[in-house]
Amino acid sequence: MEAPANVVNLRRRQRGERDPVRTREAILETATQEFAAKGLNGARVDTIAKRSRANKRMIYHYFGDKAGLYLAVLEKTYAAIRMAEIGLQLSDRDPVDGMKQLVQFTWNYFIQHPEFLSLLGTENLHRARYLKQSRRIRELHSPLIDMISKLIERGVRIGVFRPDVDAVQLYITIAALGFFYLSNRHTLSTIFGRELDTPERLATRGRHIEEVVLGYLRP
Amino acid sequence: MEAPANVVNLRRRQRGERDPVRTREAILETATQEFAAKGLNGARVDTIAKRSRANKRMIYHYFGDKAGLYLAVLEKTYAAIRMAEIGLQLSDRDPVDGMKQLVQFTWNYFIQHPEFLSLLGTENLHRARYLKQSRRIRELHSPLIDMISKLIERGVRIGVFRPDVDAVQLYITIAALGFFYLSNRHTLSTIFGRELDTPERLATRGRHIEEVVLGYLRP
DNA sequence: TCTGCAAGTAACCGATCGGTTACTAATGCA
DNA sequence: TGCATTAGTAACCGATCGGTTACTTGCAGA
Repeated sequence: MEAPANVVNLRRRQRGERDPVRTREAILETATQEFAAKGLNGARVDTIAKRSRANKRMIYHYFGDKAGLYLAVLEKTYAAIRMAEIGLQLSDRDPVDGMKQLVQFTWNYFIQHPEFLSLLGTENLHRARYLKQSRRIRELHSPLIDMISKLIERGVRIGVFRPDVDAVQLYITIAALGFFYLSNRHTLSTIFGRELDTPERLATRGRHIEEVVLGYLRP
Repeated sequence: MEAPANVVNLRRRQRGERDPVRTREAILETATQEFAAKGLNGARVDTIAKRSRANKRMIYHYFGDKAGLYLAVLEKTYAAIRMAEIGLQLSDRDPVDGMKQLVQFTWNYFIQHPEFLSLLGTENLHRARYLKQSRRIRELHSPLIDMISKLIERGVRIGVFRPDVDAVQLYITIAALGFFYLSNRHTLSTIFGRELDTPERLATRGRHIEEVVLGYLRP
């Protein structure tokens, strides 16, 4: 009995046994965690090798070098959020409802994908040096901008949104409101002396973000 | 002729000549740039020594180790923003004007102090490990929270602000709107294919942030 | 003016870590 | 079935880098 191709084998690989797809996948997944937790400079190739149960040599075999592995992680992470965004189906009745859905989608995606937030921070520390190398990511535009544009247009037409709202600015704003809270929760919670990532506090923040965006958009 | 005490001597120090205040200060300033540019792991002690024209041994003399130097940089940077915040004098007439001033102050401070944004990111990558060690920083609360509370209170009383606004949430929101744009400008500008830090674009973002905050606060 | 201590210098060291060498062996296909 | 290909292993290597050693020297206060 063999597992079908393209499906990752969950059984623990025996010494010497080959499974290139799974090995590559395991390295990539472990590397995502490691780069997200430690940044590009803090991440250790040996740690990734050990935790993914792959030989260090395999990392160089599949990804060339540490930077190549990091770039692969970045591409996978960006591709994942773009895929999720494409899957977002907004209510086509009320633009107010549609905007709420979009805002909550973004907030929930950030909560569920802390590795995306961390890698974004790391990549910016490096002045987007790696992202600039990836034609694939550069061309992977967010569909949210278009969705926001259309929502604004419809909302303005039926008089529920203010005019003269820039879709790109609003896109940045919606991301910003969630990103800052989650990305800086360690320093913020230390200074405020209270946890920020309990389910209640996260829900409270989610409501606030929605109120800010929708409050702003009122005519 | 000697320079008075506590005033940093600008003349280039000669070999062997002593000036402990200036040496310490030069190391701290250079370290701030280095840690902001490269993060804690990417920063190089030798680079800091060379650029500050101090002997590497002096870094260990004054700050113990690399982490001690980083903590000193963090403390200095936090103290600086708190000092600036304390110096902020808001219009005591119109709460709308007061809030605009507070929002623009925050935005301008972030533009003028990119090292603060970067260090904040670095510190959060390290899960606030160093900030937690500093009693000084932990007790250095932002006066902005209080200012926001009072502005909201007055604004609600005279009917220009909506009720039920949480001051801490709004504080986080005001910081978020500026932080995200500036901190992630490298990835954002790569994907949008346009510069984000020209004076015009910065002014546009500043206006947007103000509109979002004041738009939201309307009753 | 003497002197103890802090400030300063240069050379060095050992651990870490990204990357490589040299090799073995499983696998798919001619 | 045999063989080229490529997955996989283990041991190793050299550069980097945080930190130290061993020493010298300027200078404030006795």
